[in-house]
Parts: sequence; C-alpha cells; structure tokens
Amino acid sequence: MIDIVKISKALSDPIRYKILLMLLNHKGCTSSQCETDMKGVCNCEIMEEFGMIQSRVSYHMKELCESGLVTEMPKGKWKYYTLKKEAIREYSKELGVIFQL
Amino acid sequence: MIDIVKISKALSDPIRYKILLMLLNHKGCTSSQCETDMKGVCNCEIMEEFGMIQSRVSYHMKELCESGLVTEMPKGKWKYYTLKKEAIREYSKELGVIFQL
DNA sequence: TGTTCATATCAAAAAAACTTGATATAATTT
DNA sequence: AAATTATATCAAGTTTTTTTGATATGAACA
Repeated sequence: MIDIVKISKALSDPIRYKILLMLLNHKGCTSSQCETDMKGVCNCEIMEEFGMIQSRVSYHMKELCESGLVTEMPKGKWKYYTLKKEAIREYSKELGVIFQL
Repeated sequence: MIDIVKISKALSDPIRYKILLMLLNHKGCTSSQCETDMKGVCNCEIMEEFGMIQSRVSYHMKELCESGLVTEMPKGKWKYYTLKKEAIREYSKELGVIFQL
C-alpha cells in the first residue's frame, strides 16, 4: 500500500522536487562521458544542472528511490534514474480516495 | 498559484496527516465546554484525541492553515478548523498537470 | 594488475523542524 | 473589574534532516 506521508516527505524538499521535474523533461544525456542513448538521467547530469557535489546528489537520489518515485538502472559504472509516473499517479489518486474528493 | 512543495511539507508530518483525517471524519464536537453545533474541530478536541499539549496543537494548526489545507473560523474564544478539500483537490490535480499523468 | 572513474557510505557539522514550558493576548464569565 | 478560559507566541531544548568532506566499493580500462 502506498504511504502518503512518506511520498509527501520526498516531495517536500525543493531540490528533490526540481530533480523530479528534471527527470520528467529529460531528453537524453548531453554529458560527454555518459552514454547518450540511455533513457534515464545520470548522477553527473544532476550534479551539473544544480551545481551539487556528488554525495549530496547520491543522498537525494536515494531518498527519491526509497520513496518509490524514482527507479534506478545501473549500467556499468553509471546509474540512470527515471521518474516513476505510476507512483505519482497512485499518490494523486489515493489522496482522492482518502479525502473523498 | 498552488505551491506543491509547501503542501507536500504540510502533509509530510504524521501528526498533521492524522489531524487532517480527523477533520475529514469529524461529526461534531463532543467536548463539554465547546459549542457542539459548530461544523469544525476545535483545539481542545485535537488535544484530547492525540494527547497533545496546547502549544503543540497550535503550532501544527498554524502550519496546516498556512499551507492552505485547513481553514480556521474564530468563534468567541474558540477556533474551529475545517478541512479545505478544494486545496487537496487542487494539489492532486496540479500534480497530474505538472507530471503529465 | 594497477589506475581511473562513478557511486555509496560514513561521521561530523549545520540547518531545519518539532516539542515543551512559560508567558502573553484576547474573549468570557462571575 | 477580576478571574477564568482558549489560543498565540517565544525561547530553549530536542530530534530529524540535510550538507559536507573523507573514505570505501565496484566497474572499466590501460
């Protein structure tokens, strides 16, 4: 069952929210090192986009994955992240059920 | 315009979430002191329900009001709170728009 | 195999959120 | 007007979350 408080907490940090929007609008990695044909966003892109250090990105991506809003796909030494729209859909829907909207 | 991060933060505290559910299911104040014909929930009820001290309830109700999820109605020396379903509806809907669900 | 590169984890520091007890304000009642 | 009652606010303490720098792990490649 979906945990409203847990997902709300994941959404409640401005940086994490921006990362989610970035995942949503992602068109392909432009970073020279990474493989551009991967669907997800890699850590290096997020670091560049927001000027964040590596461990900070790692921390927030873990939070997002554990909330269920993001899926990670390891590929060699990289990791690619994709938005799990279904989780957001479930969250939005569940709010409607619980609060009888 | 509705602020996703702000509302998420309001929803991300377990106590506040429980208070919202309490407001949702409220049928009328059972507390002896208060006027039972008011639609909302008063502070004393919330204190009783969760065994919270007054200043703690006050703090969380302020958070909920400022997020827009709850409306307060002063009535004499009391204050009655009601759930603002419309705000939750907007939040849920806006998530759908932003994340193209 | 040893080096390099990407990510994970850890411990310490910093910041933010929450809780509490004391006091203030404001309406009500005696 | 004074005492009572409900809520607000404040400052201090506590807990949780976030950030950072250092180090560890694990894959890729020379």
